[in-house]
Amino acid sequence: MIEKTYQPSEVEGRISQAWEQAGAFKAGRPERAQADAYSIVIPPPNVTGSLHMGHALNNTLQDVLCRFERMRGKDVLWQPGTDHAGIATQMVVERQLMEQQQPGRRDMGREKFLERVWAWKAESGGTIVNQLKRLGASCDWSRERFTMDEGLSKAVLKVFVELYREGLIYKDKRLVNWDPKLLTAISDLEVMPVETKGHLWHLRYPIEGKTFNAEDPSTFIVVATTRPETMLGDSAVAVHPDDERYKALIGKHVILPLVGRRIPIIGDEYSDPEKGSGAVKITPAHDFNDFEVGKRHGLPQINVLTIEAKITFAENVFHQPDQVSADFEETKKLEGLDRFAARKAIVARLEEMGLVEKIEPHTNVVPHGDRSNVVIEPFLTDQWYVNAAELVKPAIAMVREGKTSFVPKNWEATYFNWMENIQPWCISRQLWWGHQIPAWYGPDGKVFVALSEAEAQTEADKHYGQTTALKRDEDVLDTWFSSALWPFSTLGWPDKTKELERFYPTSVLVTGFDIIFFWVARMMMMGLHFMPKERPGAPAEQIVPFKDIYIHRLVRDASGAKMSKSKGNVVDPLGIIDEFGADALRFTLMRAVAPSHDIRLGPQDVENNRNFATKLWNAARFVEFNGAVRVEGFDPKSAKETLNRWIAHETQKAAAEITAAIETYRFSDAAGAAYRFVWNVYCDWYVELSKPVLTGADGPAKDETRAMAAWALDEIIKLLHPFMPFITEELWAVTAEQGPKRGAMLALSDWPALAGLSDDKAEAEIGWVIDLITAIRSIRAEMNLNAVIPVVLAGASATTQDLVQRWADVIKRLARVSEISSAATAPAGSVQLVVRGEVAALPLKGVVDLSAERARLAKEMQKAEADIVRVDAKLNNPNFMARAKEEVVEEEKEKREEAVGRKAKIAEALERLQGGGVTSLSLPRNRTRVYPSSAF
RNA sequence: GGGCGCGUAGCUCAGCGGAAGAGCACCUCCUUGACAUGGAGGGGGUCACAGGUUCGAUCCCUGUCGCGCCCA
Repeated sequence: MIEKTYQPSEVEGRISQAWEQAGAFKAGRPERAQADAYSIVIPPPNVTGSLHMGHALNNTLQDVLCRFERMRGKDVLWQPGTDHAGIATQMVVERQLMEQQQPGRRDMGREKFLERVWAWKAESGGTIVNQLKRLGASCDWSRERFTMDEGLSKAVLKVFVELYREGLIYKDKRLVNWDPKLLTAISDLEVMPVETKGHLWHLRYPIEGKTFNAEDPSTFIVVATTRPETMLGDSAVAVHPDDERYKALIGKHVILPLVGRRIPIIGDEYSDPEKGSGAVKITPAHDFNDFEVGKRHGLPQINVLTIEAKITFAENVFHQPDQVSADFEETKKLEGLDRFAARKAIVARLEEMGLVEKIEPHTNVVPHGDRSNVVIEPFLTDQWYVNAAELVKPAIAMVREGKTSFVPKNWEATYFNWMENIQPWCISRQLWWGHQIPAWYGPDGKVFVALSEAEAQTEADKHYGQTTALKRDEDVLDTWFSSALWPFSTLGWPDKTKELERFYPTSVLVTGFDIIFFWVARMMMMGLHFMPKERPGAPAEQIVPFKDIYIHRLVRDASGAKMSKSKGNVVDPLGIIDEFGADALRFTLMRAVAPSHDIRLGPQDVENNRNFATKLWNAARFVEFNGAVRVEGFDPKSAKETLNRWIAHETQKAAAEITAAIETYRFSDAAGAAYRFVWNVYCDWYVELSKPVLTGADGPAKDETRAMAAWALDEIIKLLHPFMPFITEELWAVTAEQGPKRGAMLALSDWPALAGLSDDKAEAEIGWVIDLITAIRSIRAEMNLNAVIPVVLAGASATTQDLVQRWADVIKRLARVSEISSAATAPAGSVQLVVRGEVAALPLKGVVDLSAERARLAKEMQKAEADIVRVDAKLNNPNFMARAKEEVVEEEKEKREEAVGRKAKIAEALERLQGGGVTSLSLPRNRTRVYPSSAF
């Protein structure tokens, strides 16, 4: 018995449990051992995360694919798991410590702190997983992994060590993006450029050997800078070698103000004569460009900042006593001052000394940390790097060769653009939470990289010739390092598991465009490097980690704004699920997803789709009320009733459309087709047209209609399941109470594979009935006719007369018609309808307002004439006749014929209207074919 | 500066070479025996602008103007 109303909140939890108990989502089901494998790895959400709309979209897409392929009989693995999210998680726990007024991370010590993080993970790390389950995600939850669990850590170790041994991982001292708040290096990708209003300071650097005189430009050179505080670390001034203004100064020196250091004026093309003063200060330790200039000219790198971005002179070793200016004692007082305070102080002093020529307002792009949101400092440190430029080569080639395809394709341009300009990937982080780098140092700094401490020790002992104490590298790896291994590490690599054998490479990756670089690109690199297919007697074949990459875009709020906590416009998917149900949310997202647009999501949209779920529910109730129970072995091909043959025909068409759309990742087309089929075909017409039979006398027709109604509903439930898994699974269960037993849960049942149900005759007949009803309804509404009216078929063929009698019941009820009769010609004073070539007349003499009808006919007449003129223009054009395709010319001729016929009918109707109250109306073109399938 | 994308009905978006589409919103009517979370009908668009290619352009090309995003 189907409940009166569908309550998602009551049903969804129960269905989830049922799936879990049945192990419905388990990969490697024995009965599917021979089936094709289908696999997707989930983009692992951060353990700290909670479900947001982006997750909801991303995971619904994957779930649709997995449920679809599972129903198609494949052995599906949707591999779930979470990411340890180094910085994010460490921040969460540190904040918690602070809130609870407990000792901070450093006071606690590394080991205890990590214990604390694990405890936090045990307690709170499952949140996001439970939320994904509420969404309906059909992951194989028994295989859930975590980027820091034992197996994945083993994979990380192996990859690090092997890449190191191949020379693809190395340690280097160079500038990194340093986060002075989190006190760690970060990768280029974690740096967000923020346009900031600032200033451009023009500073005068006195030229050596001249007495500085603010009035005499020959005694100084002006450099322009946005970061005056870094001048303490300047080691040169650069001018363009061809710049006539400065050419003569190249090779001379300036005395760095406040410090007294003697630094050279060099010629380098980096200096842009158009910008600022044309001369720039060079600070190799604090600017990426200056670093390169410094390397070209062999300049010292003088770091003047601490890790917290405070002024230090500790490394300022270039103060020979004879170079120290009298000012330096004063300058030294800046030690320990924050960079921005130091900037003010330095500018103030320079101004006092007359060394500031001018200050211009200037907008520039300042790098900020995406986590800490503080200004990132280019900072000279030792870090570990991956030689990405090398690893990227096959990753580019595979996409070029089409081994992996982006959907939509245009993302390939973005991918290539980045991959071809890739920089070394800085993978070390000065954090505690993460995979500690497997590198140990001897007393002399010699590094030993190994899979274990013992192995490193052995190597070291051999190297030193005696047992030597080693110290492990304190740093951990970038979180994305382990994520890059996700497609194979989750399947058990480096062990040779049967899962790897069966489910790798994966079928498709579904992800947002924002992590193409962070994640997709790196999985390509690592996957190609570590997962080649061995071929005995031949070079190993390169295997891509996924065949397709489906890229989706953002979910925005109803007004198109990006959802963000600070704006307060975040729509919580769980709140939506509570209110409308997971199915409504999922269906809304699937109907709206478009490759080239972000999704705008408003509550109204979700409500509409909740209404769709209700509609489906009520259709099922109707079927049940009418005793339409599934019949064992029912074959829709055997149906005799035209109506039943018609719905079978339509069901096959809808199934084909939905299947083709999902196969090609056109999710909104698939959802839209399902929506229209259920609502506009099954509910609006099949249910309505079947009522006379279902409520009529018992007999074979009624039996067949019951069986067909139940069969078609069953197909609908299957077709909708990938999109709306809960309500469909519930209906599957409820409808199983009667009729033959179900073999399996819906999630494991067969996807409709319909054939041989196409029936043009049935389509023509039912289509005609539908068009007739629609046409009559249209007239009624337009003429404001509430009364029940009669219909007369004018000059109809015997077949049509026969047909209309067969459908008389339905026509009477749905079009509110009193009786249907036939006559040779339309009775006087009737409105004429042309329905698929047949004329139906409504005798309405004295009932309708004829002036309104006259106006309408005049308008129709204009339209018909315009159509004829337009077609004639084509047909009279010799070029068109000569060059257009034959079938196009044919079509135009048919159009002309149709329009001419229509015009004649309208003229006739108008004439009769003038003559004495006889109204004749030709149905406007766009209404003559209200139903064929294209309308649905 | 380089790249990608978008300007189609009031709103959100399909269509991408042969007569302008959907959903929502809006207006009118309907307590018809699954559903008012419903049913029926209707109005509404020089497809951003300007050139070009074509027998024919919302659709292809070029440019202009707006609006996003990514990279430097």
